[in-house]
This record gives sequence, C-alpha cells and structure tokens, in this order.
Amino acid sequence: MTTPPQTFQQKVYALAKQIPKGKVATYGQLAKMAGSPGASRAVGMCMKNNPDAKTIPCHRVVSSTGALTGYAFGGTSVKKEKLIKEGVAFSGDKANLTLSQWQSN
DNA sequence: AAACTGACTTCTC
DNA sequence: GGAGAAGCCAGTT
Repeated sequence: MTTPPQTFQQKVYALAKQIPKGKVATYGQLAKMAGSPGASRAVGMCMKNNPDAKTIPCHRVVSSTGALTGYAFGGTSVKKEKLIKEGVAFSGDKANLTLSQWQSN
C-alpha cells in the first residue's frame, strides 16, 4: 500500500463513530484498530480536528489510564460530564476502563 | 523535503 | 500510584 486510500484521520473517525454509547476507547486502541498500533498521538490530532462532533463522539476517547484528555468543545470538564450521562463508570476524574472500555470484538 | 507539533504510551525512579 | 524522560506516528508549516 504505497498510497493509502484515506488518511489516518478518516479511519479514526470511522472507528470513533462505532464506539457504542456508555463505553469509552483509548487512543492506542483506536490507533491499533486503524492499522497503526502506537499512533496514539496521531489519533489525538484527528480528534482535535474533529470536523463533526455530532457524528464523531470524540468525548468517548480517553487516555490508556482512563484519564480524560483535551476536548475541543468545552474542555475535559464537559467531556467527563458527558461520559457520566452516557452511563460510563467513573473513578474520580478518570473513567473506569475495567467497566466501560469499549471492546470492538 | 525537512523540521516541528501534538487530545499518547511506556519505562524507570 | 505519581513525576520525569524517551519513543512513535501522522499531520501541518
């Protein structure tokens, strides 16, 4: 594959859209699913670019430890509240991955 | 084409 | 578990 059909961004967006409500996925997880394990940073850029927050639930994407990282629509505070409303288990300021991490399988 | 940046991850202390 | 440093990937300038 010398010329990828779509940019990594497009792949990440497609995956983010597949995240079910009440669940959260880590950047590394999406990166791996996108076809490039380790590209967690690149995934972050895609979320920041987030062209459509309505179709791309970027707020369901958290760091590997469950800590909420940036949010281009109000900050991590809003992001946290959103996840709680969706039914995601929370441990203080971090999401409880053990109970709410998304499993594409 | 090269260098820099960034919503990350992992290792070690 | 927390703080600091190094490494990786894709995109942007």
